[in-house]
Amino acid sequence: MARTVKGPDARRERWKGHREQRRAEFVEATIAAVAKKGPDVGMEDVAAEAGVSKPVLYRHFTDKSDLYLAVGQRATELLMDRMGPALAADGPIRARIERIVDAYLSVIEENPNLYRFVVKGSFVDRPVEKDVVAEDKNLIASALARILGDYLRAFDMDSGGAEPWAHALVGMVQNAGDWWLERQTMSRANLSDYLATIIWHAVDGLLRSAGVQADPAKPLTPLRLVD
Amino acid sequence: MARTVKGPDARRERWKGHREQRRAEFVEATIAAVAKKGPDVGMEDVAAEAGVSKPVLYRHFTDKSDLYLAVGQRATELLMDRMGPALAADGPIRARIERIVDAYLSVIEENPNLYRFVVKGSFVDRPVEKDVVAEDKNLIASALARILGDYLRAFDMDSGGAEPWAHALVGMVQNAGDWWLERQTMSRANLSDYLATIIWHAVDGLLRSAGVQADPAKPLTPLRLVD
DNA sequence: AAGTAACCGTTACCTCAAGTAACACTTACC
DNA sequence: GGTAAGTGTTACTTGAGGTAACGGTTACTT
Repeated sequence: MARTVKGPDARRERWKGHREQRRAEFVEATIAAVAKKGPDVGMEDVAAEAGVSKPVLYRHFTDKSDLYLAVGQRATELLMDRMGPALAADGPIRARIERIVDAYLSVIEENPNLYRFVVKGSFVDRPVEKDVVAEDKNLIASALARILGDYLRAFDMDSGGAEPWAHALVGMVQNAGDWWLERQTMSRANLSDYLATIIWHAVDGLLRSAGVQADPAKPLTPLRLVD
Repeated sequence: MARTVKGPDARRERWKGHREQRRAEFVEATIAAVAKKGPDVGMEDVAAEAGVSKPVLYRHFTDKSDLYLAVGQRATELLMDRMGPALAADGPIRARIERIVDAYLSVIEENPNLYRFVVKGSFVDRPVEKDVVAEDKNLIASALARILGDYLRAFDMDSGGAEPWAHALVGMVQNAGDWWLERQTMSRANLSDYLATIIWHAVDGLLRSAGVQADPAKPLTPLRLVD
């Protein structure tokens, strides 16, 4: 009875990865169900799509909004996979902006149903507690704010505007993308160009007002980064 | 029995205005209920707030989403009352932009609960059919697009970008406002200024790229309006 | 004056989807 | 053999949206 040090019962560990996998499976099923039956799918539908009955679903998700949250996170992954590189890449500033914007548009273009489900989503009983979309936008906006803030500081400018700027940009691209997705009245490349132009002009104006002359065709680097 | 020409039975007309008034009354009750009990109010709550029972509500609104739609439209009115003048007003371009932005922010600042209810709204069973918020954004964006388009044409520039521009601007202000409303980390005036600066720079940049030199302190008027 | 078309309002019900209880089988660690 | 995890089922409860059926009021119509 000297305790066998082996730690927690191995029977508890046996499933560790399995649960994750199962959740992912159900998330995929939800996405498939949404694609098939529109954004108003119920738990029953999702369960059916996954080939199980409701209680099974509820063993993996506490409730509907938990499931939908997971779907939202999956969507975020898709988005980030595409946007991450674009955000991180260096290069001519104007082209870089356009690439980021286009990355976003390409994702929503490829997954319109998923996108609509998540953003205009039937977050049926979401008591505003967890709003995936808001989370995601904050995530992206924060990343942007950090980048912007760094540049502003590097150019010795007031960095207080970085956050509102970031959120403004995110909202701008999202809403324009939204509109474009519904009535596709122009090519994606065209929209990316328009949006990038707006953003570039805004950035350029900001820099000018601080006496910096930027070249859209060059990477944006301050002459001297702070120390 | 030569028909008494008096047209439709006057008993039918008697209530014409009354129904409108009653609907408005319930819309107000909903807003009040939302203020009191958070955004998750049910029909029962709303009815209670209005001092009646559910069926009465259902005599005036076909269903929940009809009621919420009406609430949304009421919110639009509030918004438009404030933004209309700002949009229509003439004056120095930079100040004008700021005024429009600030008008928007002031409305959401004064009715935060209503705002949240409507936009992040518990549009519980909305089958995407009628989305008030989307409607409203389109409304505003269209107004903007018209203004922008006119200017672009007046300056002999490509006006194809007017619509994406408009939607981009709307999304920008909305999202930044959203963010600001949740964590109020700066004054409204401050945010208005930041946003107006972004927009002004974008506008200015666009004009520059067409060889037009604009003065932020002057009304934006093309030298010669088309014919 | 009697009839009736519109409203006012109620209580008690129906319905449907979210979520749960209870029960039975499987696997692999102890 | 015991048991801790997971597999799965059918059948239930719950709650909010929405409806039925009933009765009362007002004021126009005949």
